Amino acid sequence: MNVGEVAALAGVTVRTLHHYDRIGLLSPSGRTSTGYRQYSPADLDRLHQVLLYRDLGFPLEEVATLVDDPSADPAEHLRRQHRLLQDRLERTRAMVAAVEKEMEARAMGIDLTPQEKFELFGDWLPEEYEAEAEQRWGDTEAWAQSQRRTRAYTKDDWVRVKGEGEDVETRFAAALRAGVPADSEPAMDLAEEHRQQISRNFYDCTLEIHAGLGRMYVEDERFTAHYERIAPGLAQYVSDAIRANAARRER
Amino acid sequence: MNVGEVAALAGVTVRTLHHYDRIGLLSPSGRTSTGYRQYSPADLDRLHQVLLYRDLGFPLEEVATLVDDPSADPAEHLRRQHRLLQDRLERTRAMVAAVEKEMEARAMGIDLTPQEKFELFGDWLPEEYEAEAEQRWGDTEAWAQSQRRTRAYTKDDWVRVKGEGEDVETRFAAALRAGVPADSEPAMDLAEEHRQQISRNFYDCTLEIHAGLGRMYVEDERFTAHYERIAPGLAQYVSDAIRANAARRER
DNA sequence: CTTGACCCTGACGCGACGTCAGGCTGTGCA
DNA sequence: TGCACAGCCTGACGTCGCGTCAGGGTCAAG
Repeated sequence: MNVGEVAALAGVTVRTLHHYDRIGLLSPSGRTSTGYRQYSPADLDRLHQVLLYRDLGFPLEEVATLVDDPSADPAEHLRRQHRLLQDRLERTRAMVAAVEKEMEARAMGIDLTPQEKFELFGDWLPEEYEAEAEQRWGDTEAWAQSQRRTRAYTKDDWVRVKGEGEDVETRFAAALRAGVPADSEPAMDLAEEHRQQISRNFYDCTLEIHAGLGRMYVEDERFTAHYERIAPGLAQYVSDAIRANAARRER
Repeated sequence: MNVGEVAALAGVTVRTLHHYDRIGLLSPSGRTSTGYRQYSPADLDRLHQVLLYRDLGFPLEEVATLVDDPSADPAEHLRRQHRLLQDRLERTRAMVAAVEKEMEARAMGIDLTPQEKFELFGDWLPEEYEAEAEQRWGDTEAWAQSQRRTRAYTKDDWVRVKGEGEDVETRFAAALRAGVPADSEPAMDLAEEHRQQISRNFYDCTLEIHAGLGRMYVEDERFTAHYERIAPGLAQYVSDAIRANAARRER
């Protein structure tokens, strides 16, 4: 098949296919002697995958890594797509629910403040995280559990959870400023408290998972930035305390 | 509130707010003496609307017309948002169903051709139409009915529907080429058949609605292009035949 | 052998921001 | 009272995913 036919079949423009060819996302498996692009059924399959992941909001570069993932057979792709679509379904349902709540509030004469509206809508769970969270957490049970639990959270729950988190963070910062070593008892205890908190509020945070989180705090600049804003050196400090705590508990 | 706070609350970047200010989509209602942007609660409400419509896939220019729509009070906005979200829910559900069908097919050892996969996924109902269809058809009963009915269509149904449509179109083209006047009996009969077909397959197409469609065929370049590709002058011809048919039947 | 639909490769344009750069403002604390 | 540092300002250029010409070759039907 040549470009025009493929474009019509897939519902994209010829230019899009040219683009995918140029950036190496989807190069037709053949060319005619006169330079016409020739797409094979396998190419069409790949295009199908590409368009699906694209529609799910992934930038093309990530789409490439997803469809090229050597550890993913067709069945794995289907499972992943299914999961992503389910997530999207959930988020859309949540948005519908938010709009309905607003309608209800209006019907009852209650006037929500803009803040409440934003909170209802959950900008703390923005759409962009769809792709991101998937990549970060993948298909882990922890993520699924967290999704299930937080789904039921009310606004007050979130306020409480956030408060608890900030509490531990400020106490970490105080310890750091006081010169308490990261591998000392009190620092390790704080780390343990941090772990328990996550387990209570999100998912069973094992020592192993917690250690992973600790590493992430220094490796992922967004998390690092979060801690550094509270106190310089805090990301590394928390990370070290978590590692020390994991080492102590593992024995 | 100044930009940073608003950005944090709404989950967007400061740059985004600057952008919205520059393009006039959301200009803060005030500035401090030193030029700092000051956002009022009303501004936040507007931002909330903007972000919602943006998330629904509207380009910012259209978002502006939507939020500025003088005929839309808050309740109307909520209803519209609710509708759009429901549509999105439906489409996502359809995609989930498609993936599940693929999984089933695989489980049963059936290998779908790429064509079948694309058809399952319905590129004939692409995501982009979400915003477009809304604007075109708005909240009309016809559109709602069409949505409800076509939702249950199988692949075979679509093939049949498409075939019927093409049948009438080619007969229109033949009449045009044969020099049959657009306001003659046979042409009007074709128009009437066209109307019945829509009524059967999509929604109760009244004479009035049909007349509106006829106008659209010559006014909207995309529809015009569709007919012109079949035969030059066909858009105008079909439009005229529809108008003649409506005039005849109205008496 | 022409005509019109289809294909090719640049190359520029655009929407919705991201990302500096260079400079002013506001505030906690020494 | 001064200063450090976070936060705000306005350009201005960069990026992503294509849309849209421009200029030119190709293919099939009549």
